[in-house]
Amino acid sequence: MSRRTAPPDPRKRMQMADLARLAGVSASTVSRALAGSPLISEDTRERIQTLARQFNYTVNSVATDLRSGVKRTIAVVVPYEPGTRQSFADPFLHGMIGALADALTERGYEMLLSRIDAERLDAAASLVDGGRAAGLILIGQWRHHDQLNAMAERGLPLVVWGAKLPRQQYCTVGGDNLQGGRLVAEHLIVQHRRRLVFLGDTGLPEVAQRFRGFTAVLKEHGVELQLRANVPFLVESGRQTMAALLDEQPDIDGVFASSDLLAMAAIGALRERGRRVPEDVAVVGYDDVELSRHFNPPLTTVSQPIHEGGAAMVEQLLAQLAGEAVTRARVLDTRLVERESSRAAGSPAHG
Amino acid sequence: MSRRTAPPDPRKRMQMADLARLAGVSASTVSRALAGSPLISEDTRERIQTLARQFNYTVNSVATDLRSGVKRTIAVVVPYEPGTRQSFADPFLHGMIGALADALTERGYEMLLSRIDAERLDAAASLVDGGRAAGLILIGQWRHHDQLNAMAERGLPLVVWGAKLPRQQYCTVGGDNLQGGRLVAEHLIVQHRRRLVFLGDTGLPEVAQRFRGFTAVLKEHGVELQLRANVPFLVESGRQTMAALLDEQPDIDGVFASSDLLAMAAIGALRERGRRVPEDVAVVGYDDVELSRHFNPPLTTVSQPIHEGGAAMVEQLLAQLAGEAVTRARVLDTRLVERESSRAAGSPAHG
DNA sequence: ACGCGCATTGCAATCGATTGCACTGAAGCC
DNA sequence: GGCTTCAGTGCAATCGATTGCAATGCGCGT
Repeated sequence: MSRRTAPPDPRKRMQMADLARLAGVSASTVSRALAGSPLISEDTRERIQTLARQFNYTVNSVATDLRSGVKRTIAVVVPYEPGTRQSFADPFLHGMIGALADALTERGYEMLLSRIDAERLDAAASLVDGGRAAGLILIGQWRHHDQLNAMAERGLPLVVWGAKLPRQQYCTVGGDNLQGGRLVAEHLIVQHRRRLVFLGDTGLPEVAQRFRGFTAVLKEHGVELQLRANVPFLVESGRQTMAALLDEQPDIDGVFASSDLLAMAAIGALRERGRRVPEDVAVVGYDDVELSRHFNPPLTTVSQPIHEGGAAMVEQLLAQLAGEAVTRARVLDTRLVERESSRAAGSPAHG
Repeated sequence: MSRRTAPPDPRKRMQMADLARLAGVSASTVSRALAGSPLISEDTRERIQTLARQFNYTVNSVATDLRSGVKRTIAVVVPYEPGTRQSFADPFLHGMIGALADALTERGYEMLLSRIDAERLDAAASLVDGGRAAGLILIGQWRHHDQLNAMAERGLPLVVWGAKLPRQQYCTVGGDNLQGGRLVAEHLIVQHRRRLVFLGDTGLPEVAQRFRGFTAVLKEHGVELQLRANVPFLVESGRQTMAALLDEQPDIDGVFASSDLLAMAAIGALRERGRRVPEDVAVVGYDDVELSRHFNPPLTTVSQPIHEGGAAMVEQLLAQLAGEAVTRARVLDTRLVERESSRAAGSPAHG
């Protein structure tokens, strides 16, 4: 099994000692040559690097990391609610993952992507405890404020995409949900919509904040919210819920959905019931996923600064790894993107 | 709580030796106890495992992997065309990534997600050469058949999502693109569409095969393809190209887009020009991404078996890692999902 | 010719775990 | 009682790299 003298077995991956033998030097020299150490003569370095290239040799970064104690891998964790693995379907998530991938690559980190049961966030912690990742980026805080606090308190490098909450020990980055909710309300009011519905799961902190901002503005304007439905982020339930709402309250003229996905589902349900969007019902989404501008009708939505957010999360995490104190929360500006799905109602006579 | 020796520094992560000291045994014993070796007495094992749980200790899997030589990480690589990082925007990709995440998790593997320049696929190879991953899953073969062949020939564990090609040394898993193209053509012909357009980049093997299947059937039926546009998988260019095609050939009545994303963009462009879908122009997409059934109009499309595909890719890769011979290609059945976007034209008198 | 300094290179310890082998003590056997 | 056996545990080598320190060789000053 262990035959050392034989010519490099092409099935076994080459290692530094093999390359050293080929070059007629010691492994130390190879190590230094490949690392570009000034201790090595120009000649030797050149020769060794060429050899390495020739044989497709790459230093084993697992060994390197073990020795140096430095880890260049960050775990990005997407929790899913047990029962539905669907959470992964939201395009917003993918935008975020893409942004994180970019930000991490730019800084020379690898990204370990992991889906875990939201009820067992500690499974994510063991990625760090087990040395596989240097730190954790969680997308969405879900209902697990306390678990997250506990993780942060025991010193786990951690950044969460989500809402800023009271008594929060961990670091969050997120859009300004309150502001987002307000923007939507103001917009719908300007569009003379008065019989409004909110679609979303207010059990989630981010959605709850959007809801609060939304209703606060409504109250300021003396408009009353007609209905509020608690639906998970799933397309199917969005569709069904919207249909059910229409039965209950047929004269709805405005919908605020807490995600673009939900908004699209709602539009589908509305059309099935013969409602025109935006003429009869204005629909506003949240996230500004790429597809929303190509949807039919193009979707009015609240844009979350995904790229800025991804970069900010990485930045915060690296700061923690560098030993800096944990920043509690970073709240990013959001803005309303007005498109067709919420243009002013065609005939005011109708309302 | 009994800790008599030097209190473990909370800043440094605990390691096996520390736990051994706490338990008053050697590291060997701890190692065996945690691994559940039968060499260790029930008593000791119990005691050590409890201790480990108490201190949040998880064995350092980097060290374990180094020692054992076994790697439990697979790199999933999403190449992007240099210039546009956009490739990541395609929802099909996310479906695939989700499916892979599931399949890998199920088998106890971690997933390293990496976006790399499609021109430099060897950068992906170094993930394996460098020991960071046991094998490579590439999503999309792009224009790099030869590079992939070279990688496979030097024994790199590799599976690619893509088309089956001649002279192929590497393993692919993919939908039956030829069949998919045929299905679309047959469908459009049944719908009495005759002035057809193909939208897609035939420089990509998969798209080329869809195109071949499509045109083969058209020829069988004596229908001639009106136009064919080479557009990348980007939404923006899809929109623009569609608009340009309309200028050139205003009486188009059917579009086959090589991805759902492209189809959605095309529908947007058609509507802007006052064409109704499906009444004036039928549009068919490819992939059956989740959103396509909620699009307006719901999109007729070719369904690719994403979950089966993801599982098959993982299976093939693990087989290679287990030393089995490389299977050349696995082609999965596709099927047409008929929805609104391609219903028969309203007035046959028109055609 | 000797010694010093500088430019290179090699030796060996180290990172955190695993594991073959040796060792210990007690029980079992005749 | 002496010897084997076996359960339970520890020692030390090992995985593949990195790095402080020692060693080598060469040039050169005097």
